[in-house]
Amino acid sequence: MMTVDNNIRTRFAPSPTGYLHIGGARTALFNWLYARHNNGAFILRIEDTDKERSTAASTQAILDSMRWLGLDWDEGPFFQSVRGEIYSAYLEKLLATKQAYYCECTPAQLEAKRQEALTQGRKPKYDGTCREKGLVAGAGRVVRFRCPDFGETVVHDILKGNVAFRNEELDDLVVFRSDGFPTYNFAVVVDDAEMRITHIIRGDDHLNNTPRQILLYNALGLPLPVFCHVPMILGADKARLSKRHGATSVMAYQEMGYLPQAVVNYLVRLGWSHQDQEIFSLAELISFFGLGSLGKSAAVFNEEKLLWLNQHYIKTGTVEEIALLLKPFLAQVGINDPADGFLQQVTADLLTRSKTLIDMAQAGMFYFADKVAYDEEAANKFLLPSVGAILAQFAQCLAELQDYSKAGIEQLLRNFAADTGIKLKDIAQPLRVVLTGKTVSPGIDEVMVSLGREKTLQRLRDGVEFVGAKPPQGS
RNA sequence: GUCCCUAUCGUCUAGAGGCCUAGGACACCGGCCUUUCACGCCGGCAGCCGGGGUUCGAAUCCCCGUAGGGACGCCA
Repeated sequence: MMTVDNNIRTRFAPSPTGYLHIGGARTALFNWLYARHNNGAFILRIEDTDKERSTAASTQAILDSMRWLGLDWDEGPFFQSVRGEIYSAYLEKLLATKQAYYCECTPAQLEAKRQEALTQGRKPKYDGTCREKGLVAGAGRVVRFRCPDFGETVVHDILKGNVAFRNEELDDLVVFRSDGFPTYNFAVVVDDAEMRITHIIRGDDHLNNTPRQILLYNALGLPLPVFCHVPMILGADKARLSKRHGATSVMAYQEMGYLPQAVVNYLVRLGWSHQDQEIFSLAELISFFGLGSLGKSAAVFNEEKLLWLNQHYIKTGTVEEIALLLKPFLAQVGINDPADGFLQQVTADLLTRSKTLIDMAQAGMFYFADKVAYDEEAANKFLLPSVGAILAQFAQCLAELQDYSKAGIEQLLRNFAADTGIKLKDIAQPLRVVLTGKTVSPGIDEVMVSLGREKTLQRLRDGVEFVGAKPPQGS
């Protein structure tokens, strides 16, 4: 199918040196949404020119994370590591026009100069040692771009406005390393041009790189894309988000029992808004998203709000969908291959009481137990010798109940309370402990329905036995 | 140190000069509902960084401070 579009092309270009983190995911999301909104194309490019740090495992993790979030790409993934000829061709242009030159300074020399500059309070930048040496290619030599000494380069950023940099602030950056691989600033320019990227949406930590890239575009005679530098995501201490702020990888959130919709919804609202709306379906996001409603200031990552959204998507999800997602989390607590019908009953009971799928699995364990393990405090408080007779009597009524349904059980509970003169709440808690082992659970009527009459009666018998076997206390 | 960006409740944000007595959401605190816990509903707390301008009028525009962030690699 041919897409009729205005040729908007965006890209996400992570380096495979680690997992996809929250910040990268948001950048990917913004690019994806912008492409989808405009019926354009979203391209995935893996920037693996650093062969020291790039790993296949990281690439895999990034692709998995993208898929989990639902961010599908139209082209790629392209790998820069296999595009060497392309970069070399562009490099030749630079060399041929003397806009680049070979440099034989060693990393150690450069580092020493950098330190010296820093201690003297100067801006550390390449001093141009090899600029006029007229060196040719050779072992250990890099290629540097000849940056103009005067004038200024203005970045026309759709979000930040026009940002001017004096060219003297820039220096002769390395475009090709001694290992024959291009550096980021060079490869990114070549690829964005080659891939006809129209809009570059990326973190504003790249804003300072942009004038250099613009100089490269110009030197190569390539058309400029539209730039949009979005603010970063910070940790609670307002420092750049990192591992020490807790989980930062997308997959960690999957493992912690978050739903991808929740993560997407949370991330999109970090730096973007649509009036007062908080909850967005994917279709709404695609339809509403625009660069004009992006914010300019950095956002602090707040897991509380993510948790709220996760809870929202759990409780508004369909039982079938959530049950399916819950399965692997149940397996983690030792519950394998639950019967579909039963699993769905359990899921339905827990839907409004779970913030994460892990919460849900833990809260739901008791349903699957052969014998309920009583929480010690709960048992001490509610499974007193005096409740044995009541439980036995209630079991009898339950066994004879005609309408074994939530409504029927609720009615029975009320009648039972009225008949015995015991307050409903005084019956409910012991019952709850006997059925679930805990003082906190879904409604006991719901639990009884989900468990079914047989299991429920078994648990009541176990409870009566437990209470009876208890040594008399305090006499 | 130099350059760049940013600045509304604790947090995410609405706000494009009068509609602002600054709105929503999370969190928090009350209350209602109730067989526990949730859900739901109702209510509350809390903010325009500071100082100068411009203007009849500024959260909104300008300048200066201040604070936070980012960049300064043969990382991306």
